[in-house]
Amino acid sequence: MENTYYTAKHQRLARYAKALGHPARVLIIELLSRQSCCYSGDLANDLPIARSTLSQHLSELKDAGLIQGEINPPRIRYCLNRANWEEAAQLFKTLFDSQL
Amino acid sequence: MENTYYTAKHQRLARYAKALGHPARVLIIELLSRQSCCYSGDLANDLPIARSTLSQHLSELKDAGLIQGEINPPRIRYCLNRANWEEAAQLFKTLFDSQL
DNA sequence: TTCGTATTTCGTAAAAATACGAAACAAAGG
DNA sequence: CCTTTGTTTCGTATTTTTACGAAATACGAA
Repeated sequence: MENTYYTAKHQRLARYAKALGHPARVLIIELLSRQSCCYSGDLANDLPIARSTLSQHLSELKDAGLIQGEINPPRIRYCLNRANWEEAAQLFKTLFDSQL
Repeated sequence: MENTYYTAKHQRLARYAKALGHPARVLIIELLSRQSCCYSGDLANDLPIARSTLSQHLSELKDAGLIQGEINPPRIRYCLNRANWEEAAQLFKTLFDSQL
C-alpha cells in the first residue's frame, strides 16, 4: 500500500467503480437506492442470474462498502451503506467536475 | 443484447464504471481531465507500471469510449472523449441522485 | 424434532483482467 | 538506408471474475 503513485482516493474510487462495473450490480444498486431496502429473494426476481451468483454480487458490493445487510430471519435485508454511498458520490463528482 | 433485465443505461454505466475500476486508469483519467491531453510517455512517468501495461490500460479506456488518441508522430496524444465523458458524468449523477 | 423457506458457501469451470519483457512498427533525422 | 524515438502488439503467466448447481446453514413453524 506504500505507493506514491496512487492516492487513497484513487484506490477508493477505483474500488467503488469496480463494484459498479457489472450491469447486475448497477441494477441492484439502482433498485436499492430507489426503494430503500430489499431482500435477496426480491432482487433475484429482477435479475437473470442464479441465486448463488446474485449472492456473490451482493458480497462484492458489501465488500466494497456500498451496501450492508441486516439479518431479519429467515431473510436478509440489504440496504445501501449511506455513508460510503455519499463518499462514492463525492469522489465521482469531483472526478467529473475536474474537467477543463 | 436482447435482455429485458439490463437496460442500455445499465450496460453503459457498468462499462464506464468498469473502465474506471483500476487505480491506474483513475489516475490517467484524472491527469487527462486536468491537463487536457497527454502523450503516453508522459503518463508513463506518472505510473508505476510498464509501458506495455500502460498501453493496455489506455486501450481499455479507449474501448470504453472515455478517451481518444490522435497520432502526432512519433507520438500519440491522448485526450478525454468529451461527449462520452459527459454521458458518463450524467449517468453517474443520475444514479447517485436517485437515492431517497 | 422434523419440515420448509431464504440465503449463503462450496466446488468447479470458463473467461477476462493484469502484468511483464521482447519484438514489431511507423515516422523523422542522420 | 540505417538509427533513434515513442508506442503498440505479441506471447505468456498469474490472478481475478463470473457463473452454475449442489450442499450447507439458519431459523420459524408445524
